[in-house]
Amino acid sequence: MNPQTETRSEIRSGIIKALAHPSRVLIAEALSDGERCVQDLTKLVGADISTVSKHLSIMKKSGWLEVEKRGLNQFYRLRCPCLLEFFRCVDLIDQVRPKNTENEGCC
Amino acid sequence: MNPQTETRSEIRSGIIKALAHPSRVLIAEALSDGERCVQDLTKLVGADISTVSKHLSIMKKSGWLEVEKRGLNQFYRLRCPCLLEFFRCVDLIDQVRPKNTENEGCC
DNA sequence: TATTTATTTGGCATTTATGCCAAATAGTTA
DNA sequence: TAACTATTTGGCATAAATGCCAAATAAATA
Repeated sequence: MNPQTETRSEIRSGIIKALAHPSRVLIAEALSDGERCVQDLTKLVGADISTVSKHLSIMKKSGWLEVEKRGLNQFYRLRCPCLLEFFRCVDLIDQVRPKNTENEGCC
Repeated sequence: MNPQTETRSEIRSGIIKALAHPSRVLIAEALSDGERCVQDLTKLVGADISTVSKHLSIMKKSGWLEVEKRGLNQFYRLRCPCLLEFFRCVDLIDQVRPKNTENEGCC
């Protein structure tokens, strides 16, 4: 779709979708501790390096990450510290979500 | 996968994925203003009511929503007000993300 | 009880996402 | 310049998500 006609919900869901994968969450968590190069993230994730590279590309394009090249390495880092409050909300939802039995109560 | 062996990143990404769709973001935005029944949300989203019902089911299962039946209607509402800080982070990412030209700077 | 209204579920076709391999690219070092 | 290291890209097979229609459920009302 033409990016100029993107609605707000499309923009928001696109950014959210860029973190909607276990490996990408793992990467984001690691980077909240500081920048990492692709091979380090590859060890962490445990997938093919080309797969990890594509995950990083998705996260960069969406705005979550930026990258800096130094020598042979590409160092990825978070663009914004707001990830912490983002995960804080996610973890609150985890606490109230229905597990085995129906769960009531709110955060 | 066995839910008991889910890792933290799998749990988090599952919750995030439940908002990783334009219609589901639209629904969440509407519900931050108060509860709504399925037909009202269907008008808002502009899809088949069965499609909207399935979106709501995904959001409920993940923990974002709860539902209460009154008469013929099912009223859905947000389980947690943290959605606001969640979107706040998403919108910050939107501001720093690369658009046409490479975008630098952070929030 | 039959009908109407609101919602959910099953099924299926289509689209999108994922992950690996192989090959290409880019910078470093011998 | 050749060989090496790190990363990205293209291609493709497989898995997951999406959306509609039709049918099933459930509660209210005639």
